[in-house]
Amino acid sequence: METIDRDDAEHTDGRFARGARRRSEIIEATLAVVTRDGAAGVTHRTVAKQAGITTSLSTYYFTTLDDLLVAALTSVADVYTARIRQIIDTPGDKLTGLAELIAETAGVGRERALAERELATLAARRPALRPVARRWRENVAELCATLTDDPVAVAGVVAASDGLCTAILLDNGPADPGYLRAVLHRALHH
Amino acid sequence: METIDRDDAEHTDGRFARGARRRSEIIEATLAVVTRDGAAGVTHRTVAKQAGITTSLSTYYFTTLDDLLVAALTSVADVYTARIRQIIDTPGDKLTGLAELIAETAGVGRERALAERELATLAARRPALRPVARRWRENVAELCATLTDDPVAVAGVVAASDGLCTAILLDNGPADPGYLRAVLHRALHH
DNA sequence: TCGCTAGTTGTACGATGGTTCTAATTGAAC
DNA sequence: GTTCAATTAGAACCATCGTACAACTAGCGA
Repeated sequence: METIDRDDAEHTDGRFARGARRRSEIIEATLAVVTRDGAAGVTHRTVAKQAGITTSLSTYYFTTLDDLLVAALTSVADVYTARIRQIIDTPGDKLTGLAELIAETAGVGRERALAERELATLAARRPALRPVARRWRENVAELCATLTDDPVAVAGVVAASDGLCTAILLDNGPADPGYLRAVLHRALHH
Repeated sequence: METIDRDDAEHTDGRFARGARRRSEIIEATLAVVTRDGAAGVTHRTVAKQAGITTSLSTYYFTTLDDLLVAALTSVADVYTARIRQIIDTPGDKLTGLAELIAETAGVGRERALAERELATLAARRPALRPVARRWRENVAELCATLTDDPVAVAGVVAASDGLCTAILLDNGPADPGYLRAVLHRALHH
């Protein structure tokens, strides 16, 4: 997505730009592998095959497997961050927006959410990754802060959002945004 | 913990009893490995080394790695089930009991909770494991059902319990049972 | 005592994976 | 055009892993 630290948007194509594109292609392929086979299925070889490149090219861009997983987790967290920020910045019922975002977990967003969760579990063992994994919660908290002043209420909604996602992933059924909103609303207002 | 389906508590020692003991020793070793290196670190060899036995003995009791992981997840879920059931059956403030159980996640129970979470993530990709992974939520729901009739409130507390555990694991700091109880209490009562 | 089976060991085969290395190719700068 | 670093390909090394297998030990029932 972004250019590497090499130069500043001087070349839109060419060596450096292609390198940056490759990099994001590899991250995308990594997420596809995580989606299909889980984090355990991520190897330089499987990622390379998924991306249609050679194995050594994967190691060229991400020296160690860990580098690759960290980059993938960061990337997926960025997507969620953007979604939440969009809800915050959009006028209207923010709670409904949050409920719909959570409901997405059951549909199109299921695989992404699964990948995100799988990678977040990895984060528990890597202190360097914790801030990234925490971002989702902090963003939800920020959203809640626009709706109430009660810190306990904020904590409750953040925890409930997380738990609802888990429930949806485990139940594997369709999620009713209206119901989700009701639970969140109840957690928010006394 | 239990005897295998062979015979019924006829021998407290000897071949069969020792076999059952070995089995639970191996499961214990598996959880220790998950705690130390994560679920990805679980191999027949690492588990065997942790248990102080030979590799082939691990495969003797658990033919495939999957069998081993399933057994380990089931075992850890059993512990939590027992804890919750104890809270339900104990007279007194059940919400405080639940809050204290959650707070444990930050202390002595941290590694166990981490292992449980790691294994639960695995469950998302193995339908056969989902019922086991769901038990925790069902038990919390059962506990809540003794406190309220509102299904939305129950869903809120269950989700909040789960989310609070996640938060504690991520924040890696001490958890205040009183604060946890306040969040749960707020989720429960309107 | 003796056969049987659970428990146990050591070893090995085939496969996979992380990582490294070398050589080729290509685009950018001059 | 020449030079140089970024990029790509191909192969290989070495470790580990899942699993299988044959042999050996010892408790259990008769």
